[in-house]
Amino acid sequence: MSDGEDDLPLSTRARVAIAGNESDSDDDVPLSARVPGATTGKRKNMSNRNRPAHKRKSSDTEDDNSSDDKPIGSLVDISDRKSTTAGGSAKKKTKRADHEPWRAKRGAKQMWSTLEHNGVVFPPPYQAHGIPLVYDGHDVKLLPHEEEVATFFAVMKDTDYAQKDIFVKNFFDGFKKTLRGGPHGFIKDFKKCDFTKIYMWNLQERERKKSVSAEEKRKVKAEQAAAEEKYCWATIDGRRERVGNYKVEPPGLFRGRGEHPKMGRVKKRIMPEDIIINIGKGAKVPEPLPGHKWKQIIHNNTVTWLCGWNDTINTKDWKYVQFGATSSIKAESDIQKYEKARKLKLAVDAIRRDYFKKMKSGSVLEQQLAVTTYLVDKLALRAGGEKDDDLADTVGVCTLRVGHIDFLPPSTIKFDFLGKDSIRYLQEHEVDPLVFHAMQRFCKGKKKDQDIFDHIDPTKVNKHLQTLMPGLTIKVFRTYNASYTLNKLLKETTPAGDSTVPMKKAAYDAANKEVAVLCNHQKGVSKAHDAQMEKLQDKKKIIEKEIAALRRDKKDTNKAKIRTLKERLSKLELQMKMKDELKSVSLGTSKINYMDPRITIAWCKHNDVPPPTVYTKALVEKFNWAMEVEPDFDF
DNA sequence: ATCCTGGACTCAGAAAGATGTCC
DNA sequence: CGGACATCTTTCTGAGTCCAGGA
Repeated sequence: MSDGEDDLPLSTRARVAIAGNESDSDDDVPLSARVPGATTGKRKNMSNRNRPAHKRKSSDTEDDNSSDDKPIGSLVDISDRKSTTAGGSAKKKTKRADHEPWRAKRGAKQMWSTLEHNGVVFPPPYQAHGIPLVYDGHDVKLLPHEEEVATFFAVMKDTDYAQKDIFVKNFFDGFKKTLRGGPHGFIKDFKKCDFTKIYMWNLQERERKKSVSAEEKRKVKAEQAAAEEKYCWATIDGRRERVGNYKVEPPGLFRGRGEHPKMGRVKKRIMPEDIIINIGKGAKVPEPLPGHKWKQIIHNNTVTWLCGWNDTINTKDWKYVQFGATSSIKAESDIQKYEKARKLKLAVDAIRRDYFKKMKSGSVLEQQLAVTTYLVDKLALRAGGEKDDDLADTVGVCTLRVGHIDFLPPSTIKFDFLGKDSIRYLQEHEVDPLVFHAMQRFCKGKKKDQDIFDHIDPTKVNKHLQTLMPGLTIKVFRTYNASYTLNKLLKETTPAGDSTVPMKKAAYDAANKEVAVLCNHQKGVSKAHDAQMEKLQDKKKIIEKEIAALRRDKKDTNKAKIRTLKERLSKLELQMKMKDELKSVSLGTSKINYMDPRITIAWCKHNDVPPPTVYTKALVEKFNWAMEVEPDFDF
């Protein structure tokens, strides 16, 4: 493999690598140059070329060459950076925001006056196991920080990721960089690497952990919980509330969804030097790890996060520690979200009149605004912001391309595209003839990889929506659609008052399922699904045979037995039907994020169903704010 | 550019089911 | 032989994780 990575003096490289803070400079060699024909992105760059300039994102993204020296700037602690720079790197470090005094955004609202918290929990330091990598037939005992990266990969042998070329290549690039300048720099050929010994060690290790007695497991867990207890809580304006993700993500290999170009990259260990602490003035600043210091302490009371750091994969992204779902700050924004959706319910008729009018008589821009609003309204699609080429190629309504739809006259459109999380949206919808013809006009003369809605983007659509209803954005339609549908279905399908709670629950789940399908919330079909269905099928056959046998010898006493068997049979059949229908539908997402809990709670009260029947313990807590709703609440 | 919401996936533990044991 | 109970096995659930969006 040719890797011209000698752009930095060895001495500098070695120091940086050993410090575990190597730069992302493998990016200076384009992916395609390292492995021929490895560009698998379906979109590649061609569509960007065809795309109108205003829809293209940052033109000079050329992989992330430009970010080459930024990760160092943001990830290495100050003292280390100085020595690195002095060590001979010719690259200039640009001044970054972290050196400027923090300033609140213009017009930002104050979110708190006092804030206390205890910072974050770091993952435990790496414990070397000493198992060698086999290279070209010989054992190579790696240095701990090298071994750590090798182990990230070795333990993933059985996953789908490990079968993907991009994943392997990204990993190996990272691994080589880790080795470079050290005693094992000679490891340059992936084909000569054999990770089996480490893999086997890991299997044993997992067995060992599994075999620990339940008693011992409980004890360890309790001890850990006690040690972490103080990080679970923060105090905002005097209220003690739960923190959400107080644990720093451990290092590992990045697992992007779908065909993510960066999958397999090494996620570096986050250190205190990477982390900005946001806390009230005068509050006690949490202790960093011994011998370390925080990147910065700020007192920004216009935001709700407690700690933040740059993501190591997409270096311009940020990670934040925030309050938990049960906190008042989250509850308040939840309430606002659903209240906004209810306002949309009142405004939606006018909005529909508006888009039909503009479809007929507007400019092309207006027509595209009208049609996208129609799709968002009827199909609950997402916005679809423009994305860089270094992310998976997924789309929403504004980024739909000609190849994503088929026209099925007279007025049905088939959609087939990858949405958020690379989940496939494959649905056919009969649309209004006006919409059908407008979309045909937009597609006319365009190639498959060109944007259908070439005059607009989410910002424009949202600006337009604001003119129809203050605060209205595309995503509000999803909330509105989901809640409206649940509200309607529960009214229509809930069985009579004398039915059992399980029957009512079944009706609720069925309504929930409709909402999930509307929002295209899917889950992977479990690997065991087919086998499980077959097992149920066998069970069914056995019962049927038994019934047949009982029928053959016509004893009176058999009648009762047949009846119970038949009951079991119909129950089994229902179970099979539900299992198959729900195998790829995820109910949880809509329950957590889209269906107004007041609808559910009001329904519970109205039908004498205890809330824990439909909500987990965590959800009952999260939706505490909705518990006092009147039984006749109507969305 | 930043920050907050939304999303599928994972894995441990619980629940359910199957099988064994005893009376 | 059947039922109560114990134990082992499979399936389900949900809390946590960490990646992907929207604005």
